[in-house]
Amino acid sequence: MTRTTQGETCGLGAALDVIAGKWKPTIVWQLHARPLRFGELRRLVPGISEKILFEQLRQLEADGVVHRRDHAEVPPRVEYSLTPAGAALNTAVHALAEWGTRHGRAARAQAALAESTG
Amino acid sequence: MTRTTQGETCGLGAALDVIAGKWKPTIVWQLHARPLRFGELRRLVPGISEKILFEQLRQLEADGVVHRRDHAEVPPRVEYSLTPAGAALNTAVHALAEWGTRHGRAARAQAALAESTG
DNA sequence: ACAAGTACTTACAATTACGTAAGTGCTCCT
DNA sequence: AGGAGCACTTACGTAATTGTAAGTACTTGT
Repeated sequence: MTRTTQGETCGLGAALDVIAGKWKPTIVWQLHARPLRFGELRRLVPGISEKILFEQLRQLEADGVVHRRDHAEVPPRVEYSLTPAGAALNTAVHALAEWGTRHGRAARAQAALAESTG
Repeated sequence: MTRTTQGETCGLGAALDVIAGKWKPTIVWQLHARPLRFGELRRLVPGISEKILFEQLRQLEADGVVHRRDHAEVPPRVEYSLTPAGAALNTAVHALAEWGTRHGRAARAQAALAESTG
């Protein structure tokens, strides 16, 4: 999205640059409990392609949100986990998630339905 | 970004659908204090084109975040303001913004610089 | 020998978001 | 009469993001 050209007054732009990929929130969410291998992550995020998963992991790594640990074994074993910054991001994101549940598109559709139904 | 096809376990996807446009955070931020007219908004968000501003306002309106009040005058006068949901979103977004200031790309670059310089 | 799994990697196509430029009908100002 | 401002609206083009399909080198299981 490359929002960095804008002179955002606060860090919001920077945060959105990090988390606003189509699959990134899901990836971070899956990692919040324990480290996961590439294949596990692929299975836990249904619909994502290997290429995209890999790309977004690289970006999250570059942004200091996930840590990549290569065990240098054969067959390959690589574990992805959240850095402290990643864990903090996961926390910071909870307020947004709650807003989504309460006011987001789906929630509003539900509310409208409830209103019309009775 | 159309994340809605994904079965997000929480409302995060919904929230990001609403706020993740390139200019949307800035727009919402500008509206947090007082209602603004289209032209005011355009001047307060330098770099945005009329088309994009209009599009993103429409989406924010459809998502229940901003309210559009047409005074039905001539020359036209239209005021945009935050709905209660919009105000809540603005609040929810603060945690993210703070994360950005502390851990975001720019902040990390700064930190790295400070480390190498002194 | 052959299929399947590991974690990537490449080339290319499709989709989506964003941007540029111009036009609409109206009124006020000079 | 000419220009500027209001709030849009349209047509079209570019750039970014995501997706599809296949291939790499290696090992394990049948």
